Amino acid sequence: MPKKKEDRRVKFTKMFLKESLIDLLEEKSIFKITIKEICENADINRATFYAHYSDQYHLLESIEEEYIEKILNTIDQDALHADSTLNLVTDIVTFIYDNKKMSRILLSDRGDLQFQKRIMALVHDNILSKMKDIEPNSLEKTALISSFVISGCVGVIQNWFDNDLKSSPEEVAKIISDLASVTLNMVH
Amino acid sequence: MPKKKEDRRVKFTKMFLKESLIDLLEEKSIFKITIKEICENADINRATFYAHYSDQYHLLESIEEEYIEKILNTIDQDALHADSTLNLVTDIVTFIYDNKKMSRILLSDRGDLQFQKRIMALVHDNILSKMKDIEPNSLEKTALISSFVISGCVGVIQNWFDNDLKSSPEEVAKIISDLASVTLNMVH
DNA sequence: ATAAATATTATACACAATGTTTATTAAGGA
DNA sequence: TCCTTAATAAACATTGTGTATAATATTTAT
Repeated sequence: MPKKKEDRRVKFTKMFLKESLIDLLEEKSIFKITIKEICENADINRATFYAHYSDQYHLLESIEEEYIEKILNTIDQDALHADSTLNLVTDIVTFIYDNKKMSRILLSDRGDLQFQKRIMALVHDNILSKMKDIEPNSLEKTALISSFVISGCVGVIQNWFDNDLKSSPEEVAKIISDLASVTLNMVH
Repeated sequence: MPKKKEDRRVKFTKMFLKESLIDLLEEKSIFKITIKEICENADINRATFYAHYSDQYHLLESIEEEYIEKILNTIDQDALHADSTLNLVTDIVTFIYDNKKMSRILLSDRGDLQFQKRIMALVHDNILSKMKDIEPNSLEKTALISSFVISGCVGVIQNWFDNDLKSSPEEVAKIISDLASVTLNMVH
């Protein structure tokens, strides 16, 4: 982790660029956003942008990584309390809720599906590791079912946002937890 | 349907452009593909492109529409035989299998998630319409569960492709059908 | 088969974003 | 403070965009 020795100027530059991109992402998808636009909005010279990032996508990636990092912290803290699946899911969904702005941008229909699956896979793996009674014969089937659950969760969260977070995080967590439980039990 | 009265030249031009884009989509995502590239690959003048499409995305849309149309035909033909859910799902999955090339392009991780959900929603609606014993009270919950199923199916298909279609269409259809059944029963 | 209609082409154009380079200025770290 | 490093303004060639024009080729309808 080469993090500590970063010049204050660099830190600020990166911060401004990220904030600028997040700003723009609230209006349109990453593919319609130009580097020039990001820089003008951040009041950062375009040459400076290229000193740190290769393109918009690279900058977005760094935003995604920060988000993932926070999710991982939530999971890790949960691991200490060693609670039920529902508690873990509730904490994740609550995190998503508490970080509405970023979550809406990163988890929307227009967002990066691969990234979204990655997040849900983190939770999924955690759940799977707890149910150790899995037969190793039907590997293909298990993989397909896992994909169903992982993508299913993406869909639930997106629908939740589409409906302007009408349900509470607890309700959503309960549904996700139940759905995951019912489907993963099909592995047997 | 304004289809019959299209000049032969127009038909060929559109065909070449579509084939060219499909060609390019096998290598990279739509966002990295330029109009110039599509035209050179198709040996069609760039001005001609603009006579028919506004941009790459518009052209891709027309390809997606053709694909949807074929899926709809499959569903309609199934409606005549009025069979089980499994049969419908099997026919759809078999369609996807028989049209590997296009399916891989349109349904991949990098593809248009909104389009993918649209396809799965077509099947989902068909299934839901058959199970009429749904209580209209828990609407929120039903919507979330439906999202789970719809996105879940997207995930299963993508995983299937990622594993190079190892399982047979019948196996995949069986799993999808079972998963949909188990989860949708949770509505009660 | 011919004429009228229409699609495609080659070419040119102004415009915008890209990615890189340069010299200069500003700010940070030791 | 002094040395190092980052950010800036400015310029540049390159590439893709979207549009327009006149010339050419093909199709459709008569």
